[in-house]
Amino acid sequence: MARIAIKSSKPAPALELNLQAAKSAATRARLIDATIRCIIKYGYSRTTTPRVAEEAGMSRGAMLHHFENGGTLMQAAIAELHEKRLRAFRQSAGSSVHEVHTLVRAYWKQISGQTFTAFHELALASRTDKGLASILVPAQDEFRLRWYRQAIELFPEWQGDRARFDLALALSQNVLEGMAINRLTHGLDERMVEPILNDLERQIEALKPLSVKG
Amino acid sequence: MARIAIKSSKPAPALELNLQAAKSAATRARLIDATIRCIIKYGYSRTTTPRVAEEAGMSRGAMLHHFENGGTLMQAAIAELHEKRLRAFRQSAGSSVHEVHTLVRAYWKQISGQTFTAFHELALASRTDKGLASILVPAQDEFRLRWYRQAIELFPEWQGDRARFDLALALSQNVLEGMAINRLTHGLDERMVEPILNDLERQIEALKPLSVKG
DNA sequence: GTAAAAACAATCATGATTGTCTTTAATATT
DNA sequence: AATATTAAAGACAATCATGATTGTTTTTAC
Repeated sequence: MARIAIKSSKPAPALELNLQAAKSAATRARLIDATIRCIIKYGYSRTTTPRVAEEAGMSRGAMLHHFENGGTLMQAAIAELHEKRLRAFRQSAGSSVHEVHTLVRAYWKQISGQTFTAFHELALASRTDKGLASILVPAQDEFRLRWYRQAIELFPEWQGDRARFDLALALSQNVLEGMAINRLTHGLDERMVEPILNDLERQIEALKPLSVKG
Repeated sequence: MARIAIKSSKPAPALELNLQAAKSAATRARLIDATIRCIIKYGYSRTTTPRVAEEAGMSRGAMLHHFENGGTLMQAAIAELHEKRLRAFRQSAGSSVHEVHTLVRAYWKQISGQTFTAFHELALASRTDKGLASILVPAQDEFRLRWYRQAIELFPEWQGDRARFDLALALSQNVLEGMAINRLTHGLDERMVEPILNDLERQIEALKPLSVKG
């Protein structure tokens, strides 16, 4: 796929009651899903327009009818990926369970899925691709912000000691994402997953203020 | 750069006392360094043979005289990168200081350098590139094995409780690499680095057997 | 001092990817 | 039913990376 061009967002087309365009939306969704699957299968750099078209089971001409160019499609795929992440996150955090154990396992499960794989492919590619970074970084920032806010809501009594609260969050993020990425790159001993998760949980509990621990 | 072909290693050429070949070795080294710089600057997938030649300040023809094709050069670059990592590691671990604090900082400093950046570029690319994986994975395995052995040498008294020893190592690896990768991908709050490092150190100390702690 | 070998440079043909443009089929509106 | 609009497919030229080939210069060896 071509490097994503940095361009000003085009003005939204006139809002019209397009009834038959629903079918078009389905085709667009198929293309977006195919793009995400390609990122997972082939990696970002080998996610090319012919490959995506083939994965979606349609011609490249049809594909370019729905997305003016490869960059636009990638942009849409990133938006969808971001929505996926947010949905999974809401599902994890919104289950009305505030136990550390449950939350850690939920986030670990989420981060072990292919959506995270795709996101990391994009994140690393964006290190050397400014155009990609310009559309990925806002999504990353929003996700982290929501993560942080959700954590505050889940542990309101912890807010007195913000330093230890932030440490618990940062520790969780780095340990879990570190494991997930090491798993992607042949670097994780699966036998250590359980011990590490258990240790992280104990660690978080230990960081809680005394008033919350009981 | 082309995807790396999986082929049997060619038989070593007759060992001759080639005195003037030292110059050739210098040129090869220049090309290998240029390759590594390109991986860092442009990422693995955009490290192409013209770019490497330009970075090395020589023609592509000259480059292909020293390395029969792009894959061979990449292979040599990976070997050099691996050596670099091992050298830095020996320097970190061999300083006759067995304090957790010193060792954590040394590994963090090492992993914060560009050599690790290049290695992670390769590691993630190898997820979807079997040819690359076939030459990268052995290097990764060897590094981890040496890491483990070195750790055993540094803490001989800890070997009674192998489970907690392994946990301390795995924890260190995942936290530090997680931070390093998050830093690469716009995901690390630099203000949290010190607190996390300090916490990791305390964590390791807490995992030591009582007989060693004092 | 000449011959051989190596270092280096330049060009060529091939294959892949990209975006644009044209053509055909399907569908909706009048 | 006729026509206009959209979906879909295919053809096209431009760009780029690759490996191979050929030619030129420098260095080493005899």
